[in-house]
Amino acid sequence: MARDGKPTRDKILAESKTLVLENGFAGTSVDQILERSKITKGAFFYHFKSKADLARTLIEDFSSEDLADLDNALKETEALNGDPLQRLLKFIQRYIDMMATLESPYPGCLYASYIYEPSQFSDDIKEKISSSILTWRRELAVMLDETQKTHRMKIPTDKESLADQFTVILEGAFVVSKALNEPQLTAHQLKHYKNYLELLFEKRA
Amino acid sequence: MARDGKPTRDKILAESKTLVLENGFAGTSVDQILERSKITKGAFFYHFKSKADLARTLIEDFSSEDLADLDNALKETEALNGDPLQRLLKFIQRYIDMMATLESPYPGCLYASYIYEPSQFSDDIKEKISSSILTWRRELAVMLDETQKTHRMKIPTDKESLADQFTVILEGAFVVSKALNEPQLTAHQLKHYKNYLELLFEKRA
DNA sequence: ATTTTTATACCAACTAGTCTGTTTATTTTT
DNA sequence: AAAAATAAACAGACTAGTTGGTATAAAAAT
Repeated sequence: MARDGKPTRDKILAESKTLVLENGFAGTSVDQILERSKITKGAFFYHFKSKADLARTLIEDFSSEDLADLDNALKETEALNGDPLQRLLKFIQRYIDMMATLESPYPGCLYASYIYEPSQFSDDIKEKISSSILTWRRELAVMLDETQKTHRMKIPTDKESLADQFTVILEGAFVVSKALNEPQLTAHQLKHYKNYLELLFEKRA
Repeated sequence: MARDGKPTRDKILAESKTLVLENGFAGTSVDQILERSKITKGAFFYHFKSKADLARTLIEDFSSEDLADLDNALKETEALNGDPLQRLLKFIQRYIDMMATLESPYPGCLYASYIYEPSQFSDDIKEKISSSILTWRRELAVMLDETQKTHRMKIPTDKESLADQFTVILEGAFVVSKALNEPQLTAHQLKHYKNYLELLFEKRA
């Protein structure tokens, strides 16, 4: 047996993520990561073959957590209620509650961070981001589709675009919340999305 | 007198803005700017005393254009119609139309670009960003206030938060539109905001 | 009208320092 | 023994910014 490198690796990843959200990826140096992680250069390059390798790992881990959380949210609300509209609203409320507990603005989304310096990243990284966003679109579109079977839309709208609005509002709210230093803004913005869906779908079929 | 430096300065600013949206600010080197602008280092540092000076100029120019466009939009829709709700909807439609003409995703918002590498910028730059966003909040809140006088809200909501949603959706849509490479996404997302307002406000007082 | 002056605009080469990544030898942990 | 980490030196490319000098164009002086 040998000693366990996981704590070191995890520490590097956690500190790197924070630093990237503070400085951008190009604006974050390996030396800064070493300083914050309290490790040495040898340890860093033992765990990651390059800074680009770190970038890939960071986005893969972020995406995994993001999609795992989506899965949890879907399971938590699944068949909880016979009415698909109520399920949808409960799903959104879950994220409102999550965001309402924040005492400082959400540190930011790595997807957006990477999207705002696209030339720094390889195509497979960009595909990971788009495929994650498309998973959200797909899952929410399914819920909207179910809802539409029993609740007529007062204004006909494209379901995928309506599904995207969840992601759009989250991403936009992270930016504005950080810019204004208003932690509660994200929860309030998601509440508008919930309002919109309540108004858009008629109460009964 | 001597030769005119304005074309050179403008070229630097235009190419820099593009590069910053492609690479981030820290990810953009002065040498890259020189290459794209086809000028030399001497010329660059003649016009800008530092790279930070360029950052400040970029955001000031961007903010000026942004707020000037807001002003135009307000004037174009001003008293065009007696009904403040119709004016509000027209205002939003103007931005939908603007975004609908894009053939590739909007290159991105400098506010968001800067917000995602906050440590790179001084406090006065961050204040410029927040004050620009707050101007949008204020102006839209006035329109919402006017609207509320004659149209009851079906779900009571905070006007400033409802005003913020315009900026939130724009910022979020820029991110998602770029990530998915879907130019039309931004227009579609703004349409949802318009739908929301139409559903939220009752047709008459 | 032609020369001289002046301020601006710009260039090319250079400096001092930072960047990622490598190497090598040693030490700690399981 | 094997894996995980330290420590420190190093390379080569790239970084922001500086320097001394030159080109340009218009105004001032002749």
